[in-house]
Amino acid sequence: MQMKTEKRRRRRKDARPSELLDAALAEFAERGFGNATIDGIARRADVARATVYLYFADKDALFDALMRRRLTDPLEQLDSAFNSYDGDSETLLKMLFIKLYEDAGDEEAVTVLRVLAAEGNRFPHLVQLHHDRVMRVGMGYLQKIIARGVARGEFAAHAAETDMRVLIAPAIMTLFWRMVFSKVADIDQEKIIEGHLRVVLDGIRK
Amino acid sequence: MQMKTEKRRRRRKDARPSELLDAALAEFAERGFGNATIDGIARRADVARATVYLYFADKDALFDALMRRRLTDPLEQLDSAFNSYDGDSETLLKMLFIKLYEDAGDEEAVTVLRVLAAEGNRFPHLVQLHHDRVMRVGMGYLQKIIARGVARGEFAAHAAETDMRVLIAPAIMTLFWRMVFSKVADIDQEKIIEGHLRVVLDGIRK
Amino acid sequence: MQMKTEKRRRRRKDARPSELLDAALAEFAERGFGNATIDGIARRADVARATVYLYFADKDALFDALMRRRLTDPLEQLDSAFNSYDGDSETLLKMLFIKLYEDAGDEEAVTVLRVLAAEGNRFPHLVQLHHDRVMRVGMGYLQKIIARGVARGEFAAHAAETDMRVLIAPAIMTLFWRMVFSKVADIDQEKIIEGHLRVVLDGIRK
Amino acid sequence: MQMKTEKRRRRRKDARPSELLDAALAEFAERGFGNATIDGIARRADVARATVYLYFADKDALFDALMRRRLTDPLEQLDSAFNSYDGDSETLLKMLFIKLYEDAGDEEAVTVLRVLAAEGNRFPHLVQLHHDRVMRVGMGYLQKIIARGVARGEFAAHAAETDMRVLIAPAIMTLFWRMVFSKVADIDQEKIIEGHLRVVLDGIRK
DNA sequence: GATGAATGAGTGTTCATTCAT
DNA sequence: TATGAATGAACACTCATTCAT
Repeated sequence: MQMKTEKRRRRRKDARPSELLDAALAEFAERGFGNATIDGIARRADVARATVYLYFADKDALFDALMRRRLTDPLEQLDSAFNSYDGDSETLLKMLFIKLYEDAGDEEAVTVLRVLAAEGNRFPHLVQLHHDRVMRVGMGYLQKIIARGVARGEFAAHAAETDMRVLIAPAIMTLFWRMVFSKVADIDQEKIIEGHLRVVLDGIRK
Repeated sequence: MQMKTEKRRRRRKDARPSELLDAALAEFAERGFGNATIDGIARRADVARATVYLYFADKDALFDALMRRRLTDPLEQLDSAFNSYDGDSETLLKMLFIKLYEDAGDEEAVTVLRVLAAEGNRFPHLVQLHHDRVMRVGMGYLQKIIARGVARGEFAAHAAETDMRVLIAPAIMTLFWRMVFSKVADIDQEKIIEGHLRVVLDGIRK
Repeated sequence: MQMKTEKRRRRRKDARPSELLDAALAEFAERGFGNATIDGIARRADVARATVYLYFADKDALFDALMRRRLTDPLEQLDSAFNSYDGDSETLLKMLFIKLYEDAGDEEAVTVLRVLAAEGNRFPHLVQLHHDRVMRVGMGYLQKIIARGVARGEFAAHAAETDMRVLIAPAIMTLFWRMVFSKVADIDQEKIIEGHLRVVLDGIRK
Repeated sequence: MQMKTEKRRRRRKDARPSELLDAALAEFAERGFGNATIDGIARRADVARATVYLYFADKDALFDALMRRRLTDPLEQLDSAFNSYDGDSETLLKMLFIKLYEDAGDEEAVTVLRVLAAEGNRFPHLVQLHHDRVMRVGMGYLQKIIARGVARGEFAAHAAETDMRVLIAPAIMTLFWRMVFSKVADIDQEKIIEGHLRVVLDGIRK
């Protein structure tokens, strides 16, 4: 019993913020940012309402932290893989796409974007942040791979001139589809990714 | 003068619902559905708050009506054009895309989707409606054109097997991009549509 | 009955602000500004809490309005009396004192000052206002009368050199006494004013 | 080093209550009793919030102790001086006044009175206490001196019949002025005391 | 004795909605 | 039809106070 108390206490201090963010995520996912209540979040985390304020200044700060938690570990891990890889660019492209769709399949990513869509006017800095740290990064990688492919004579030159957002569009669309229509018409991600690869590769392959 | 007042009154009376929807749209666009207030809408429409309730049961009804207003006049007009058209399918595809991007460029479409994303859980019927009347319709046209192209030997057979959402993705992505990032990194619609057409056509052309 | 409703309605719009201020005054007097609740004020005025916000932006605004209501009708009325008066300055002084003590005896004045004392740091502009419109005005009149008395040879020259606050002190002290000690040791205002006049006149009379 | 820590600890332990009272005083002075927070006091004393409760039962107790600390050392020291003094009563009066104004110039006295004014209804016993131990004592001395002066033929008989509060008013007024207006219009204490003495002496001197 | 963590109770404020005129 | 006035229900946020260590 003592152990339990101690464990619980330890869990508190260290894990609380993360637990609260999980709770906030669930609450935001279910009700949206605007309709989410601190009380709902507290209940999900099984703490008193005031406890939330011990760790986060206000409701906005919860979302801010939630977003930043995601951002700390983006797709940068890919970098080394890319740099060291020696084979054909098509494989690289596939790797990137798989990574992208992993993200698009994540409920957390969808929720964050939903809040950003809904309350973007109130969080311009977070919109900017998300753009810079997620969208731009993803497209940067894509661009690198395309450039590499063009340089190696694998892809047609015009590929590099296309707006990267076009080439990445099905992934973004998947995210968006989940934001709105997941309950109405689910998306078969496998099929999408397969189609995406085929179309893009067919479109840019030399 | 009296006549004028009367006329204005009559005109207003008739136009009220529509005026209120315009006001609601503006309010939703600026503040999101959750942060929108009936008071804000009323002020924009230059009527008293209670007047709104003369025409709409509640805030939800305003959004419901707003959505339905858009839906009354979808891309059905294209139908006859398609059916009577006799030339190559590529041109048809271009026509469809142009129409689609017209929509994606419309602030109203963006706002409606934003609300749907944010409050979708509270409006499942509207999500369904939007899916059925907009997304599905759009993709239906696309499918028809692709099928026609395949039948006429213009497009590769695999085109018809691709998930239509992949082929339409850049358009949806544009919508989505505007929902979130328009203020941070604007989108050059002309370039997107051009890239979209090229990639898709390159990818499916026989 | 209809009349009653109408009357009540009329009373609403016109009298509400003033009624609310009365209620606020009572609440502030009994519990101090900090401990006063909007709910308490609303209850005293027999309206719903939200109704208060129809007329006053927030709690601070209530106090602001309360103060300004007092200030609209200060002792300026005395001015004409002073200017037209032709007799001895002692009588004028008595008139001023009587007026001052009238004020000091007013519960509202005491309450306002109590709030100013307690929350002065949060309302520096109101402190300034009260000083300029009440304290300074009162002392201005006193100074005028003293100057007149000196000019007419009624008062000793040194009277004009005394800090007016000294000559007016018993009046201010009465106010202050009521702010703190009224329940513990009441003040006999008649006796104070009598003593005040005697001491001051004995002290400055030529 | 350990010794030092221990010493500091011991010293702190003993001094804690007093340090906390100092902190409370500062907090009350700056924000008023109502807006003061235990947290603010703890921070000023550089201890944890809960530590405050080791020494004081609650917020009220802090103020109670603060007041009583002042009261332990009132102007009783004057007593012997008065009793042994043999010269003219005017000098005695001057001595008393100087002592009184010393008090009126003390920030602590001002703060205590401010709280008493603001929260007097919640601390009737402290109001009583302050009255009995400060106001009444001060006026007692005054009365004694006046009586002495009258008996010795220095002061007019009517002086003893005046309400002592009138004769002491400028001192009280100074206190009060500081409670409210110090930031708006400072008071020149030297001038006040000088005027006070002159007026009172002129008024009661035989 | 000291403290970090937690919380219950309370309060100001907002807003959708109703209603009498 | 139109509206000014009113309100009930929520909700974010604060803070004095408690407690296990």
